[in-house]
Amino acid sequence: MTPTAPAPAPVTEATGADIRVRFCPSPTGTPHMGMVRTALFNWAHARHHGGKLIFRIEDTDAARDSEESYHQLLDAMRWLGIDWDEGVEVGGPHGPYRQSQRGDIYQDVIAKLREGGHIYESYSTAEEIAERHRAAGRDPQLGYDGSDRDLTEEQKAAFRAEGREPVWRLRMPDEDITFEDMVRGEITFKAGATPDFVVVRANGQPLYTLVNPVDDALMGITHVLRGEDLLSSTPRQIALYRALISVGVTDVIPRFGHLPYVLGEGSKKLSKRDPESNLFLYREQGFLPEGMVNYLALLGWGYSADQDVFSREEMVERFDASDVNPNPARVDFKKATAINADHMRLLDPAEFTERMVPHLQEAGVVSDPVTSEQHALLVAATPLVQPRMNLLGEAPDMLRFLFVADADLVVEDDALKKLGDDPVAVLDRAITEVETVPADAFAAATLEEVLRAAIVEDMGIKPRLAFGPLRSAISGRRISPPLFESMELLGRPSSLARLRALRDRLAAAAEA
RNA sequence: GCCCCCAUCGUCUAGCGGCCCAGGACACUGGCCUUUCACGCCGGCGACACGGGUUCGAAUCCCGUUGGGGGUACCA
Repeated sequence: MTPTAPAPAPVTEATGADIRVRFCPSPTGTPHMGMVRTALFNWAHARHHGGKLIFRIEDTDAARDSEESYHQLLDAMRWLGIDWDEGVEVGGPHGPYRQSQRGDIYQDVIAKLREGGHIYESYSTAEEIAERHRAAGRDPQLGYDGSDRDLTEEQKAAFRAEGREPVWRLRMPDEDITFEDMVRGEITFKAGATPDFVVVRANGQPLYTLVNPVDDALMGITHVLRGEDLLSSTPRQIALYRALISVGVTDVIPRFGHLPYVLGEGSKKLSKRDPESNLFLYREQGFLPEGMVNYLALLGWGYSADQDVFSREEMVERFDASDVNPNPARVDFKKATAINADHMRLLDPAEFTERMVPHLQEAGVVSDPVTSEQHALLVAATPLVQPRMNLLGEAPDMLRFLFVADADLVVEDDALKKLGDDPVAVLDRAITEVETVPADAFAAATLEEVLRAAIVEDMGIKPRLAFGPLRSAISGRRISPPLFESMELLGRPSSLARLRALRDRLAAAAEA
């Protein structure tokens, strides 16, 4: 029953196509930035090396896990274009890929560890442990003291007679544990700093501490890239791996790499409740998956010293875990938006049009499905808005005026301010001029030429004040796509109707 | 308490001993362009936490201090 001598620790030498990484979230809550960043880096690592990404679900905590959360995880992965080779939904040779369905497998491994003497039953309560530390003059906050390590059968029977059910703990080796972290280099944990930890609950159910390394071992995972929060559990996992090797469950230890924390704008760790941590909020605001992936990659990694806008393919081409920065990254919504804006400009115009549609439908600007007239208008309007939007969510405000009936156009208060000394005269003149433009010549260039000559040159009104009232009349807003192009899209009858409507309204207001 | 990680402009970072009195991006800011708003272009502000070493030479290596963060659960 004595533990086996410290096993040598053969670390994986897998390279290239033999590399197997995994993403193994717990389905609790909405996907957040740190989690998704971890998925992305694992994916990039697999794709860069031509290896495999395994997607496993760690749903061992029935109280917190939810099916809804599971589906959100799938949604997030698919939206971002992070595909996996084995795992939930797609299957594979090491399934099932949901831990809630792997109970028998764990019991089998637990039996082997028990027979090998690597885990032992422990009856101490937290209070008893603290009390023993106090009695010995040690800090009561110290962890488990190992006092159940060598219980005799009589002692165990006595505890059971008291009605106590034991948990099972792993025997930690009494030596320093060193490993080469892929992002941080060599890390050593001192002997004795990590107490024997619980791997099986008193009710017989295995804990994350057991199940996570066991599945990694069984699934042949060669590289573990995960959050820094798991750094200090690495010595425990290495110890467990050694035990698994000695009982023949696996034969190598994976390499580990710990990704930096993702912090909120304050400085505090990004909690699941912070809006900026919620991936779907970015999507709702109109982030492109391309922009999101790019920004996520920047949370700890960089493409090059002087280029931070890049494609998914470029990331795969260059990604290397050893280039990941070890210090924590803060989420910066403005920077994320700026990165997204660049991807908006990079999009093929036809594609840009399609990407706007869901946001326009959501806001009720266009119908679902989009009519062919609406679609034609969107296609024509795309070049006007593509260079001036940062987020797809800006589309409704930008384009609404093109889709409402003239009578329903709302001229915002803001658009009624700063219109110059005599906006009625400006509108009157504009109406007169537009009326002279024949329907078949109703194009942006002509409109600009005619209106500029009349209002700017003839009336002597500065361009800003000459076109401001027209913009308000046409779009109902102070800020809009370019005026003449907008008029062209709207057409002659609508343009005139809107100019007249605002003219009449302002004239009436002046009377009163 | 103990263990572990981290430390360059406000933020993300480049830098892995001389190319750096520190480069890029976002933000901020001055200007140009301009029918609004954007885009684009030109310019500005702005950092090696501190103290010791090592070295001909340190942002880069070592030690300490300080400051952040995490772990120390029958959560994951």
